[in-house]
Amino acid sequence: MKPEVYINELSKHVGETVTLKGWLYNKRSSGKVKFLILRDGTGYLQCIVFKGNVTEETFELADKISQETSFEVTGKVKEEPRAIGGYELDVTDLKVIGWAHNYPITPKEHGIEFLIDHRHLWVRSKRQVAILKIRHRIIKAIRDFFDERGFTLFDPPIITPNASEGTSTLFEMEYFDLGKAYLTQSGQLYAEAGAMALSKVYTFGPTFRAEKSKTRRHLTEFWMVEPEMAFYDLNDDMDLAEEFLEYIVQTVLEEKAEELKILERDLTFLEKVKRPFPRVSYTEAVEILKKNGVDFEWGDDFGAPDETIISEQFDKPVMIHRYPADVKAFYMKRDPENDKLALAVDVLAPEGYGEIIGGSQREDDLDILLQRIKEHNLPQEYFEWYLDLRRYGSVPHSGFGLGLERTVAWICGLEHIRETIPFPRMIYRNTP
RNA sequence: UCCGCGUUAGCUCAAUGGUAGAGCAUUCGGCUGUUAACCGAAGGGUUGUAGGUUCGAGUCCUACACGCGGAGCCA
Repeated sequence: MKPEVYINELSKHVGETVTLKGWLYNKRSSGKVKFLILRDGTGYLQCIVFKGNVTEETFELADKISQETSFEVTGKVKEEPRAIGGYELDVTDLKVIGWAHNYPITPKEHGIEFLIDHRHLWVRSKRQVAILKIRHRIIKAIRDFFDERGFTLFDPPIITPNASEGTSTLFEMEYFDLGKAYLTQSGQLYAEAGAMALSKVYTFGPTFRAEKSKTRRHLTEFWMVEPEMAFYDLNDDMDLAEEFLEYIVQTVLEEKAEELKILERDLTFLEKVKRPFPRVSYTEAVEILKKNGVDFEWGDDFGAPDETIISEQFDKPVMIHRYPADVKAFYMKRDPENDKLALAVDVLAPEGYGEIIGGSQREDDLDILLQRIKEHNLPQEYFEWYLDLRRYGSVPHSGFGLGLERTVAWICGLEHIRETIPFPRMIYRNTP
């Protein structure tokens, strides 16, 4: 039943007669010759049906076969520079497996609403296939990077009893007799427990934010990878983030050139993603904004336009470190040289793609952490287990989180994050 | 939540307040090398919903629904 050969294996079968299976991507015809474009998930193949080379029934079938009809095709493989993919099939036989009548997504343009309504079919399109393959390669690069450096994958729970940073942005549910539970918005606190057991860990899974954010950079369900390392300070954390981004981008450039070409991605900025990246402090970043005519007050957090102005000053990802503690989370350690600053770092992607990494050195002192929890009005009883990490052999430690979909959007050069995940979940859409 | 724009054929879009059209898709016909092929023909409409102004509304007004873009917040 399974296909004898896939399109990406054809170079090994030139001159042979083979049978392939797939779907009709497009069709052109010129009287007594039909050009059927087969797609099978590995590539695209032009199948030539000459009237003289096949039976009357087969030629008639080639005339009737419609877009996205699944079929089996037999023919002789030949090299053909004029054809997509460089190979062509001289068809001798054709069998329809499942008809497709009036496939809604035509080869012409469509609006975004229509495409998202048909996301289950849209994923068959050439661009979407290319994006999904790059997403997969990025995920593999992420796992390879940590696995090769002695990290252990440490899976955090998806259902959690408490918020890591306030409850307004959480998806809530009833959890049997135990009251409310929530979908996780970060695995970080659990990763810290893992780092105390395994020294270097990473979590990688879906996270959820019920924020009413309606922008090209937000999903309510997205994937995040979060490494957490015992005995790392903020500088070690930044070194790792830098090496990590370079590895992901250079791996995709090497191995997914074909897909990037389908997306018509300009590679000049991606090729420059090599260490070292510029590192500027928050205070220096504020100076950059002021020099560019922005009315900005020290102590505020950067907005999207501010981030764009800062990242436009550089041609690589920028690391901004030491933010005002007031705009950052309770678990971040204060700078010993300036109590107003948190040992935090954000990494901004170039070309206006904004924040893709947020990280910090964590507060490792029990008494200070207790005080922060009080200052943020967080319920201490939910954090007792987390405080235990400081009661029993606390060590300096650091970590960061990388948003997978933002990274995919950046590397693929996409306008909107919704194309980076098979079925995007957004504030006004949870179907299909 | 706030600001702005939009909703017309299956899809993408036209249409000074005066007979709702085109391209693609579909169906039929033509073409032996097409590259979102091309050429010819046909079918296809409760103009988002509910009101209002007008001799006359796709077009103007009001409300609502849905969508898109942006802001805030964040990865």
